[in-house]
Amino acid sequence: MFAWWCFVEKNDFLAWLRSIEVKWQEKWREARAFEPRVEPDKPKYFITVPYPYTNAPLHIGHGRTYTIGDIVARYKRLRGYNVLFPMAFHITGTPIIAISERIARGEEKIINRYKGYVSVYVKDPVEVEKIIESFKDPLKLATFFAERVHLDFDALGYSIDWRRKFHTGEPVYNAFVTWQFLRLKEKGLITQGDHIVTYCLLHKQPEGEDDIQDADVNPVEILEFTAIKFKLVDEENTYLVAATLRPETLFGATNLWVNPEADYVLVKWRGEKIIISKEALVKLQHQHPDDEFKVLKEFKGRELLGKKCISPLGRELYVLPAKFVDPDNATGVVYSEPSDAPYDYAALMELKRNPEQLREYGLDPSIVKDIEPIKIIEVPGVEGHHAAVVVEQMGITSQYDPRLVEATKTAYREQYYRGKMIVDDPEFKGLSVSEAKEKIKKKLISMNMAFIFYELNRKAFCRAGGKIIAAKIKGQWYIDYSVPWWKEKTREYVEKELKIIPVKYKKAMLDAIDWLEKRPCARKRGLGTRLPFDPEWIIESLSDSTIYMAFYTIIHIIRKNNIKAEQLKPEVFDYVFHGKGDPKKISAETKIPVEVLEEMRKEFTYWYPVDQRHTGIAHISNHLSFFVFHHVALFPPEHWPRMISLNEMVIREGVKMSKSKGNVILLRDIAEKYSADLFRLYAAGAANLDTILDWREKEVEMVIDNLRKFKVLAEKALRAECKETCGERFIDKWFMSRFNKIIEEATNALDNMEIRDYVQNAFYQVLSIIDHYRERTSPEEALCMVKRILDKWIKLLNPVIPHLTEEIWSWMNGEGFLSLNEWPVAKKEEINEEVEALENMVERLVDDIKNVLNVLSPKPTKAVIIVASPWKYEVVKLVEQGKSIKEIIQSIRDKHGLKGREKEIIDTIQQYKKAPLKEALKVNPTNEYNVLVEAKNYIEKKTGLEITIMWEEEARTQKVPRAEKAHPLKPGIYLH
RNA sequence: GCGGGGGUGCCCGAGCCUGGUCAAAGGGGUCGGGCUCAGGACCCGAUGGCGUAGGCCUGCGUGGGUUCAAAUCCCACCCCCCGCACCA
Repeated sequence: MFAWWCFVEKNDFLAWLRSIEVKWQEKWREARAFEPRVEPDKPKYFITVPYPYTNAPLHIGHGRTYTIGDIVARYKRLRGYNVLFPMAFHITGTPIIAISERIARGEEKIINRYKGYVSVYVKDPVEVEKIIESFKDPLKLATFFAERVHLDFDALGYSIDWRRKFHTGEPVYNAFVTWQFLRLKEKGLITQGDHIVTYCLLHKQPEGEDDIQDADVNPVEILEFTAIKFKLVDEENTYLVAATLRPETLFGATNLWVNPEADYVLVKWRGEKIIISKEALVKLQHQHPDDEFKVLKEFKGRELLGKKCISPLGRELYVLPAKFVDPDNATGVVYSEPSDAPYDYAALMELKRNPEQLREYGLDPSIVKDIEPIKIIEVPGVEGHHAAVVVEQMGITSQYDPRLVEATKTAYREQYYRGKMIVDDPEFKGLSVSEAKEKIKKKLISMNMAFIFYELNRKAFCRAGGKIIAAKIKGQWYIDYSVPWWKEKTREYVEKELKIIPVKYKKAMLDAIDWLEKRPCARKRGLGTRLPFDPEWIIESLSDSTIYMAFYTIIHIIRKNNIKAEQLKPEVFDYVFHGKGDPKKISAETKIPVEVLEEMRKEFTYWYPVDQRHTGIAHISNHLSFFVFHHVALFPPEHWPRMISLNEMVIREGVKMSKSKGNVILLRDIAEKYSADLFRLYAAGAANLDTILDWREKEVEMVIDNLRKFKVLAEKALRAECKETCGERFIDKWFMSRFNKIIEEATNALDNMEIRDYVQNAFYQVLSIIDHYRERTSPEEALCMVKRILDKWIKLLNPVIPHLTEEIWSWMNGEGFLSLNEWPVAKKEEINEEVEALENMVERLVDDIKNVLNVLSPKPTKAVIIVASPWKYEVVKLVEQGKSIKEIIQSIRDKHGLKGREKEIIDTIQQYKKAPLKEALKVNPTNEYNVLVEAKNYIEKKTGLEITIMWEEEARTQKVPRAEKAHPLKPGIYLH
């Protein structure tokens, strides 16, 4: 019953939190609190987080990133910066279109998924149906989710300037991207060429992951086979083409395999006749779209059996049957290398065991007798033929055994990384397998004995069932990130100037920049902007999102003045971003008033560059690299981005969130079931930026309790009746010292993007010093202390829990929005190292007493605490000054009349050297005595002993044992 | 493979860059206590081992090394995670 009651109480609190969150969000919106104007005298801070792709609701993983962005925005605002934190929506690319088409096609699975997504926001099922229906228009789908995500962001309290929102399908945005691509082209950064892609035979167009069945879970890769030509002995200019991923094994080829039941073709191509499978021909044609292929003959594989071929190395090989050969994989012909390839070994052995099989095909069984594996690769630790070893170890006897896949994997891996070629050919002898592979491939191709054949790593079909193959498309447009001046400039900037947090990702960023080469930047499908110089193509989604932060600075002006896309000619952007051209002339051409042009220019030059871009680590090798690259290409150095900050992803209860697992927590759930401040506090405080955040319900519950504790504390503190002259005891000073230090630490943490540290300090540490203070004093006094610091405390917490602190600020009758107030400054004069040292001493003392109490029996009931004689403090100081033992003894003895007690001086020195309590240097002995007197009740409470406090000299005269064990900041204790 | 990150106490997780004050923060869990309530709120304590005086021993993936001193620096090994492209 109580459990139930508590549960309700917790939910009530959350409901209350949500209610004040909505209230403050409305107030901020009404007051346009986060819509900054250009204020030339005020320092600006321009922070951006990448706009979301709006094909589905966002989840807490996204929320983590945006929340961190907002915390920084709010912090900088409190620090007196004019902060611009804008947001827009990304709809460019194929996924939205793909979804739209699948809905239109009536695909049950996707419709249900989207019904689920829509019902997150729309409760009425009839309405949901209507909306799903509207999704047949991709733009409707995109804008639906864009609008919802906007609401979700508001519900999390993000301090976004929404006047500047747009989506990437808008004509005005297209005009901006058009400008960008024209200028990139002029700079020679855009090239055209051939490209191998996944291609759909049904739709006769390239189709990527979004269009291929299960490609999201089981990715489709394009593999590069080496297709090697084996000349048929009895035929003129005719080759059997065997494809392999391991051309170096050609040295050990013993025969060729074809599938007797499969269809093969004899094709005239490039003046030669080649034999490949029927399926392979289609692929080859698509990989050489300009070539002519003439099919001379079609026949079954069995017709090839028993024929002899000559390998490029000159060896004569028989063509033999093997049913494991898949005609729909590469050329449908393979050569056999039974020494290293488990499949080949298994098939060969099977054939040797059942030579009658050969008779079926009219072959003489004796031909297999002579075929033996040829060892060409030596792998340390492997005796004999590697394939034989593996196959026999696993007890595989048939070429159909599925374990051969695994066997192949292990054998190949070992060969590839550890294997050495032991062939006779001096050119290859001794090479590692990986070296030999590349070398022979090149050689064979240059000899015209081989060509590259592209094949997929698995069978793949488009969502409509069309077969996917690897094909070459011509005239693909690229952005060429390998252009030397561009790469060098970008690299240098990133290396020397760009700040990257956490720093450990700088290397990753530099590597990505080095590694980037040509990247296809347009496709024939999808939403987005057309390439201005080749409008058949649509600019691909990552390429149109590299410098759009510049667009934030002017979009609201474009809207305010109702400027149309047609007016946004490239010259407009040249002027706004570069000050190039004559505004009057541009105005005349575009009908955009000169003042508006100038306003845009002013806005851009005020806000640019981007001071900070914050996003997920996953973006380093693509978006973030492009972001820097494009700025370097299109803007002068003073407008290049200043800082990139990154955070890791979010998982839930130790496992990745995914649609299929159904364990995704959406941002909408935060707004409806949890609370914005709760999420913010948790997301920011539970893990460092570079650590994966594990959302654990149990811990979230704890955070709820802590938030509630905070709220109750504030409430009670404000109601508390306190004397103005709140005490100046040691413990009060201690509290203020700690609190001021926390302000300093929290500030430092935020300045260094150590968000978790900030939360730990500003929230948890403060709660913990309040607890300690309460224990040392009383609940009432603790409340008064909270009252004293409350306004600073809520300011400190405002960036992370803006709603609750805003609410408390209103209870305090604070003026204006707390969110627009000032960041608290630590009072240096209240930081008191001596007092902190003394409090540490008290804590240590309590620990020590308990420790001793632990060992003693029978249990004592009283304790004497003995404060070291003041001369011992002097000893400590002299030791620190580096005085010799002799000197110290002399001066202390003379000064304090300790003749005959030199041994004690030495003990003191030794004790200090053994365990130097440097804090003792900051402490006045009288204060040590006094603080103990002040803490007497506390110590009694903690230890359950009756406490007496004495100076060492007094204890000595009273013959209290162990009195001489008192040392500075380590009082002697005697329990009895 | 190439490139990057990481392995810490029952669990999660800080610390490691800038060696000592680290048996190692903070959570969680467990056990015990308090709160005029047989409370999954809150507060306090215990939670590697040993110990009749505040101490000792073991310990931060494994094995070596540097050092007066190593979770922290160096080397080797084992294991885990991520990216490798045209996909947002």
